[in-house]
Amino acid sequence: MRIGELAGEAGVSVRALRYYEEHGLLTSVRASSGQRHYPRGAIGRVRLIQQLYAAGLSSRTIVELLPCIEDGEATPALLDRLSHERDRIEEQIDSLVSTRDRLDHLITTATRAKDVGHRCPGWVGPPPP
Amino acid sequence: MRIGELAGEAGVSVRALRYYEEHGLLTSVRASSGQRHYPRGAIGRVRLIQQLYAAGLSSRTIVELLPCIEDGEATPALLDRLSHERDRIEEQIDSLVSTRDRLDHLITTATRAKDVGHRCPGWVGPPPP
DNA sequence: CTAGAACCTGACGCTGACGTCAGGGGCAAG
DNA sequence: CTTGCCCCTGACGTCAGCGTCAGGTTCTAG
Repeated sequence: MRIGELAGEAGVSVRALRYYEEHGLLTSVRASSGQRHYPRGAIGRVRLIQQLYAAGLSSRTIVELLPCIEDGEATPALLDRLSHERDRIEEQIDSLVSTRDRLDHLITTATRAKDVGHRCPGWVGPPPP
Repeated sequence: MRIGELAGEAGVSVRALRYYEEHGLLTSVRASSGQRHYPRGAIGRVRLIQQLYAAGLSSRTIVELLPCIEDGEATPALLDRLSHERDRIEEQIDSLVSTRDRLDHLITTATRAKDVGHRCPGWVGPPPP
């Protein structure tokens, strides 16, 4: 498949795919005309890249870990980095969960306050005029 | 307290605090000399800002939601945005959990493969030479 | 009183993951 | 053949959240 189709299938821009290649995240076979061609499997690879980006990994980190992830080429050092990133993600999850809970509490509290027409005790701020 | 102390207590840089003020996230009382002074409560506010940044909110979004979050000034529109952000965070959590699980699976699999000295069936990639 | 730390206001720099524009080639349909 | 769409390579633009430097003022310890 050519770059436009891959972009459509994977849900990213053509520019992004060229950027990935430029940074060693993705390879392509070039036709004599210079056009890039990709195998079907590239779709999954691009989705994986997106998933790792979404988890806060940089392209430099991803390019180091991808051979380990896709081909199972796991040196001890790579495994170490991998589990390091895993731990980072876990911390991030915990942080997000606590933020979500805080927002949840806020939303239910504010909604109740609005419905019942009073302010929840414990709230900070000046009293209403 | 002055800006340096607040920065230390909240774990951010002085520059960051000035940036927050510049963007309406944080206010200060100015001495006649121009120096900023903050109440104790500013520490919690800065930590909250950091938490929201970590959850992927932009400063523009934060500045809109902060009055609602800190003072309970919740208009229906603000409550709507708030729960919208909450949902976004929840999606982000789900995505991170699936990424973490994928890495977990990878790590245990690769570790076992290394220990036992074989490749896990189902792996993709060329056979070893 | 004085040295040095802390503070001030601009204002430019940086980084990453692309967006976008310019200028030009390739390829199937009518 | 040519129209129109897709593709190519540079190369500059963008945006957020600060870092950093310059040049000057203020506070505090001794």
